[in-house]
Amino acid sequence: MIRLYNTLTRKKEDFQTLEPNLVRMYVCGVTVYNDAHVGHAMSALVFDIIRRYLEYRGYTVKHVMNYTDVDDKIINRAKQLGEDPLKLSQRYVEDYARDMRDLNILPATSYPQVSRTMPLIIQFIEGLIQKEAAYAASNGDVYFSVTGDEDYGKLSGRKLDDMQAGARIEVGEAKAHPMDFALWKAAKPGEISWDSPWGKGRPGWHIECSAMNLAELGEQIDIHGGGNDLIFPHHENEIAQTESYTGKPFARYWVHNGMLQMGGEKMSKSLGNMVSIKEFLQKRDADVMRMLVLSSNYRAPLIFSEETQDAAEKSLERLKSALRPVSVSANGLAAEAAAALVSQADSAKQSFIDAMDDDFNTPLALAALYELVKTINTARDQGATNDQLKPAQETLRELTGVLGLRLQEKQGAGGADRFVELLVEVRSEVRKQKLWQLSDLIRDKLKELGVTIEDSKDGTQWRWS
RNA sequence: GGCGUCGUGGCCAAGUGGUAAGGCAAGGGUCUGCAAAACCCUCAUUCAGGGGUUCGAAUCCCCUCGACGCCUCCA
Repeated sequence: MIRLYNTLTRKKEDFQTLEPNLVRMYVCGVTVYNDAHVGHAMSALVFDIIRRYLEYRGYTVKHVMNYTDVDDKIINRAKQLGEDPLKLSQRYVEDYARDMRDLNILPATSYPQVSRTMPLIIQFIEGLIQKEAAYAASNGDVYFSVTGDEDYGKLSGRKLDDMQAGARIEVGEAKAHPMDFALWKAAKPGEISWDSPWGKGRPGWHIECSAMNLAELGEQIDIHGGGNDLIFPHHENEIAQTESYTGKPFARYWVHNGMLQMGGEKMSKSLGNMVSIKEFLQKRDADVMRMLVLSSNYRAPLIFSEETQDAAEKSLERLKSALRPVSVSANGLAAEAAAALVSQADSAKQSFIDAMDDDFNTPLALAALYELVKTINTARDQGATNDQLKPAQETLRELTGVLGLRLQEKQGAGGADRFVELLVEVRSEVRKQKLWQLSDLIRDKLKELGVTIEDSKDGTQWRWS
């Protein structure tokens, strides 16, 4: 039984889907007006890992991720660049998709966009007005009425009375209650807008997700995810809208990832302390980012530093070490030891599943994998043949694959391998003649060129590093 | 000011009542011409601090200190 932490109840709960074997999962995506950063990568990776694991456990996952392509920031940026806002956002939609692909994140089932959901959004707002959960104001805006929603605040644990509305928010003259939020914003002159019963305008931030959810997944969903900075007001307001509209509980499980931290602060567009996904991938492999995310609980803040990145890289090397073949002179394990290897692989797999079942406890799951690594490496040291090692290695491949790790050995530039082979061969001759200085020189120089050489009794192995 | 999450060895981190997993780093060893890799051994009487509950607490309660997030756009 899978258990997962539900922000709504602040408890771990047994995972039970609305429909057997089907998971409806909606994850709040990004506002597309700039390069995505590693914080976005963290969130995307968390839900990619969850999705992969649910699929591994036999579920079909309908995974919806939206793009906010109509928004103040997009409009402002477009104005700066003298570009059409929808063209600008579309460019970044495609850019984001590339980033996701480069991070080895599985494509979502669908990617709704605000600009393409307009009729449904308007219909949704009309429905809310009919139910008197919302009202059209004199200025052309439409607001959701929080006072009419009895359990408003249940996700974030806030009470209307506690919230110091107006302290930092400009209370619009037209709002009946300071915490009422916009479903529809009247267009300012020259702004991109859509026709509506309330005049030209565009949707507020929260309504889009309610509408797209309804369109893509229906009135009720299993998992609603996003960064924990979205809990309030975004997700709180989504619940308010959708439940007022449908009269049914919206998402069964609210899942939120912790923030990625740079030097003690969260990374965000507004703080300007961000590292883009592209910048990251120029320096490190996609697996490194994923390993970083795996190394701590998804709900906890993730420290993004050179030190933690280095550690993640080392951890990957460790996993890879178990996947390497045996040396040529392996004598083979006794049947008993070979059987033990297989059973240890099985128990590692069970530990892995137990860990992941418990709210996707990836650090614990990794611990199970490290144990398997040690088992495999020990067997290799004791003379296991490749055939004997293979089942355990395949288990390791399977489980790291569930986490989305590729564990690829680095490749050399086209055709370079042949020349490395040649050098290694020559060096072996040199070593036979015990010309150690020369052979060490070759080893050092190759190291500088990214080739690691390892000598053993059975000869020399090399790889790109 | 309010709401929430959290504080475990040099670093990352698991552990929610039964006596501290794992990884990295470090030190020693096996192997090696030397390295590297792999393997073996060592590495927190202690879980921010102080009270309390309990036969027993890192785990529950209270207080203090500290960090972070949200309350305004944010993954």
